[in-house]
Order: sequence, then structure tokens, then C-alpha cells
Amino acid sequence: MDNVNLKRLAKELNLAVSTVSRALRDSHEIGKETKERVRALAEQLGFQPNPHASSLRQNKSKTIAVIVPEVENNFFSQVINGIESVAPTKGYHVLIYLTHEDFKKERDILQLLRNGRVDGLMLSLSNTTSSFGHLEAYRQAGIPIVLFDRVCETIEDVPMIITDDAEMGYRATEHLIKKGCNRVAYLYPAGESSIAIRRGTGYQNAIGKYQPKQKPLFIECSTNDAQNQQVIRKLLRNKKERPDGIFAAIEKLAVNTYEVCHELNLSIPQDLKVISFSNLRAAALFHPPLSSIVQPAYEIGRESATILFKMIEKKLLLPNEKKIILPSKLIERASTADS
Amino acid sequence: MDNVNLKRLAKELNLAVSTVSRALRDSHEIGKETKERVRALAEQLGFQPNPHASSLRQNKSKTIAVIVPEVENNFFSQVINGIESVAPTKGYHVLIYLTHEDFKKERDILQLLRNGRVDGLMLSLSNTTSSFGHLEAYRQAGIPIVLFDRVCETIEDVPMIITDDAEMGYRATEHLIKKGCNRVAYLYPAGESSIAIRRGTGYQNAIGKYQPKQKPLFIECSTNDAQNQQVIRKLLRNKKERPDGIFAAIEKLAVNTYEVCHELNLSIPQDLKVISFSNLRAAALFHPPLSSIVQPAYEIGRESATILFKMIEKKLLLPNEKKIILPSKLIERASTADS
DNA sequence: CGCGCTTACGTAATCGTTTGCGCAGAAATT
DNA sequence: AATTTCTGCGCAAACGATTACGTAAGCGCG
Repeated sequence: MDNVNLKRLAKELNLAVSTVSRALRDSHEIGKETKERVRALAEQLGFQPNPHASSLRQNKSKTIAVIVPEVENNFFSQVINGIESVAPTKGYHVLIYLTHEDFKKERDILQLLRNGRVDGLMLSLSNTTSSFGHLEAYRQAGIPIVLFDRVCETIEDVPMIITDDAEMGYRATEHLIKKGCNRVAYLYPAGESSIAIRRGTGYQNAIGKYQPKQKPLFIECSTNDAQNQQVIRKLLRNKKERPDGIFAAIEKLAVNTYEVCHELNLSIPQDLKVISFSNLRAAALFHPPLSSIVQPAYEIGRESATILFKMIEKKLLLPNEKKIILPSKLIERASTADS
Repeated sequence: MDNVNLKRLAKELNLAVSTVSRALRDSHEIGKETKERVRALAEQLGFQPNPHASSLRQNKSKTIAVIVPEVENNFFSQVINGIESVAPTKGYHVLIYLTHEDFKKERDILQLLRNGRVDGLMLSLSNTTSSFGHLEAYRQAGIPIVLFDRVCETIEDVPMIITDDAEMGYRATEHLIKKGCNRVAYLYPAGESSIAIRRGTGYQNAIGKYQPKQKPLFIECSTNDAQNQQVIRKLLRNKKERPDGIFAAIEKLAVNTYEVCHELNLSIPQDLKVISFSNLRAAALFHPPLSSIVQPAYEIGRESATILFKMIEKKLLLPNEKKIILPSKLIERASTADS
């Protein structure tokens, strides 16, 4: 027996296991001197309580799960960073899972975690998720769950942390129009993603307000770069009806747009102005620098984690903590300069 | 008692707990019919074995840890993605920890995990890590550990997965020289990072070979953007001795270089050619597109995880699995075009 | 002096799962 | 027919930490 556990400590100190346990947890039932002896030996032997035994007994895992569609994405990376800025201070560990935008995986992962492995979870929905039974099951099992960014508005009593997507969609479109665009297209990823819908709503409202005669131009894209380039190519080749402004719901689509523009020798912003949601710092180095709507990703992570821990600690959530909307920023760069 | 556990199943089926357990694990000792009954009820009640009880009993956690300096970095994101492509297929969960380039945090995290919470861990060292006792302790405790990218060459029997940094450092420098650079500077992050050293070695060798009269120009940078810009500004303002080529060890420093060039109205590649290690897809969209050395990040993650699981499964590692060197790619773009 | 109370610790049950061992009855072997 | 071998299942002891409860000594108090 070379593992150092309570039994080992107890034997070496001629104490009962329970005494050692209590001493280490600083119980008032244990004498000061004994506590010192225990602590000293524990320190010396590098004792670390077995987390599985603790978890089993106390029925809590000191672990939360973060489930995101992908991680190769500045937004989600920053969110994770934000979460990680909170979890360790609470003594919590962070499990990470990727759905790869696949509803089945999302459902399976949630199923997998319904057994006490985690005390709570934070989730940003895959864009193929259109039913929410897997969430409902959690709610009923009483496992705290928080949604962020890509949420589901119809489910009750699940806090959500989002950004002002519709507002920023409106402002992005408005920005393009004020810079002289007469025909703004909205590029968005196919699927059920709540953000694409909210951003599209803002887009539509802005068109409705400033160019009521225009028919909104919703361009559905996919997750495949080649396909997206094809779609964008077709859009921009159409001489007569070519848009002169593009509002991309996600960074990836702005990148695709840039790629096609280079290919077709269209210059931004003269021939086409582009703005996009993006958390990429290097967007400022693009040719030309990309006007961006930057989401407070780190804060989303922090807020989400903070709310989740409140729930885990059974604190009551204030009404305004059930739906938190954090403001994004519009950063104007050369891709939407006057031409 | 509304939790569904073995006891509950056993009671409802009039069986012993052990029988139920064995039935679910498909033991040959259990009759076919009984197995069916058990499985049916388990399915119906949505039974999920308690992972803490299992872990406690079997002394394994079905969990690995990934410890990286940061996550807001395409390289590490891709590595995590690669790891995640393996772990679930082995039934494993992935804990993530960030050191934020802080040795103390790294040490504390490793300390925290020495209690059975994980069956193994994958680590990329912080750049402030210069002693390795915390790793040694793991090796002695017999917990499998794999190093990737930022490794430590002096520790024995810890497999490492790295890229051909010195070789690519050489080729990057060579590339700049062949494109006409007469004075190439090497920008690298301060600290102990093994990659910065290996890349620098390649740089030095190339200078030694092609421009033996030149003194290598090692420019030490930090993690602070403003400071780095200051350093680079100073470097580039020096009219007489201004370098005409920059090889950046990490993406961040290439970004800083671009920023300063914009500021000083230096044009790339005419006034200065730039090449950098970078896994940023959008590097192709920079102004001008950034010549990059792209590391096989996803594969590094996959390989590391594969090796780790071999160790966890107590399989013997082949000699060539103890140090795996994966090739990077040099992608030539406009930032190093002939001027 | 006897009663209760506090202090400081020990005993043992518990969390849920796994697994060595035991033990019937049935089947197969001699 | 007597013995061995399976087959199928139950009993109970782990794993390591936590905690309700028990208990002995020491103390104050009437």
C-alpha cells in the first residue's frame, strides 16, 4: 500500500480515519494539536483526497461540462477562456465536449452526462438542433444547465446568456446602407442556429426601415468552404443584381467572401462592402481590414459560469439573471469605407 | 429513492445486485434470458452507472487531462480538436486546463491531478517552465503523461510529439534569404519555450550557412502586444541596420510586425519580408497574405492522444513512438514575394 | 457528590459498483 | 450410480471519504 489515503494517515498517526478526515476538513470537533499533526503528515506525504470517493459520498463531482459546436473558432475559444477564469476559483474542473454541429452527438453527450459525472453544464447548441427533449430531460433531472450564444428560446427556466444579435444585425446593415450600399445581402449558415435567425431579423428590420422597396436578400450557406464559395461566386457574378454590400452572420462566411472577391478581382470596399460578426483579432490585418461586430466572448463565458455556479450552489436567480444580454461592439474598418 | 441504480434494478427484477451488474457487463456467467430482462429494464429506466462508484472501485477515471498555455490560439484549438477526435472513441472524457504561461499554475494543476482524477495527461509546457520536478513526480507515480509541441528534452521516458521546428526554422530563413533578404531578424517569445529555441537554432544555422558574415539577430519579445510593438518599432526605425526580413517564431509576433509596418508605412514585402509560424487559416487574407509555416496541429493532437491511450492500456511503446516528429508545411505567400 | 455538558475522538454505516468466492442444481463424465 | 464439471446466480467484501452517532474523560454547578 503505497497510496497515501486517509487510512494510511490514520495508521501512522494512531488515529481513527474519521478523525483524520475531520482534521483535514478543519472540523471544530478536533483538537488544535491533533489537527496540526494531521496536516503536517498530510503535507509531508502529499496527500490528495481521492475525488471519486468524495464524489460518490457527497454526490457531487466538482466538475462542469462545456459543450460547444467546435473549438477552432475564436469565439468559442474565448468563451472557454472566460469559463476557465471562474471554474478553478470555485474548485471546479472543466470537461469539454464538441458536437461538431451534430444534433445526435449533442444528444448523446447530454445523455452521457446524466449520471452525476458533472454538477452542471454549459451548452451552445449545434445548428442542427431543432428539438429540445434532451434539454428538458436535464431540467427535470434537476441538473443545472445554462445556454449561451446559440440558445433555445422556447424552453422554460433555463438561463441564457446571449448578445444583442438582432440589434447588432440592424446596426451592421444600417452601417452598410449609410456607407452607400443599395443592395445588401445577408449571408448566414444553414440550420437552426438561433443567432443566425436573430441577426437576420435585425438585417430585415434595417432593410425594411431604410430601403422598404428592396426585397431582403437572404443567402443561405453551409459549413463547407467550397460550397460557400460557389454560392458567393454565383451571387457576385450576377452583374445586374450584384449586391454592393454583404453582412455575414459568421466570420467564416466573411472569409469566404474575401476569397471569392480576390478570385473575381472585385475590390473591397469599392465594389463590395463587407461587415461580419467576428472575434478574430487579426481581422484588422485583412486586406482590407474587416469591419467587425465583436461579441464579448470572454464575458459570455464568465457570466455563464457565474450563473451556473449560482445554480449549483442552489442560490436563487434574480429575474434578470435568467436572460442576460451582453452588448457587442461594431468596429468600423476599411472593408466598409466610403468608396 | 428515485435514482436508478443497480440496487433499484435488482429489487425490481428480484435479482442480486451482482447479477445485475454482471448482466449489464455481458458476463458469460449470466443466463441469456436474465441478461435480456436486465437490459430491458435498464433501458426502460434509463439506467446510467454512477461513474464515481465505478471509478472508485476500478481505480480508473476514464478521463484524461489536457493542459495548455492558452486556448485562444488556433494551434492549441486544433490540437484539442485532434484529441477530441480520439478520446470519445475510447470512452474517455477530456478535462481542460489553462496555465496562462504560468509555471506555478502548471505545477499546481499537475499537483491537483495526482489523485486519480485522470488516467493520464497531455501537456504543452508554459514558457515560464524551466524545472521539471512536477513532471518527474508524475512519471514516478506511474501516471501516463505525454508532452506535445512545447516539450522538455531532458526528462526521460516521457513520450513527446513535436514538429520539425529546427528544420522549418532553417527553411523559413533560407526562404527569406533566397527571396533577397540580406538581414533577417528572428522574433521569438521570451521564456523557456522549447519551440522558440529549436526554431532559433534553425534560423542560426541558415544564417551561418548563407550569410556567415552576418551576426544572427535574435529579437526577444514578450506576451504583451504593446511591448512587442515597441520592440519591433525600435527595430524597424533603425534606418541603417533595419532588417529586410523577419522570421517570427509565433503568429502573434507576425501580427505585431504587421501592425508596426502599417504604422510606419513600411510595405511588405518591398521594405520587409515576413514569414511566421502560424496555423491561422485567415493568414491568406492578410495584407499582404502572410507566408506561413503551418504545423500539423490536428495530427499532433491525434497522435498525442493515441500514444497516451497506448500507455494507459499498458501497451509497450515502440522506440519510434517515444519521440514523434511530424512535418510542418511552408506556405509561400505574398509577404515574402520578390520585391 | 452526582448530574449534565462540553471536548475530543472512535465505531460503523453509507455512497454505487465491481468481483472473488460460495453454492445450489443440472449436465456430463467415468 | 457416483463423481466431476458446468451453469447461473447470490453473498459479501472491497474501493476511499464522509458523517450520524456513541463514548470516555474533564469540567462546572448546585
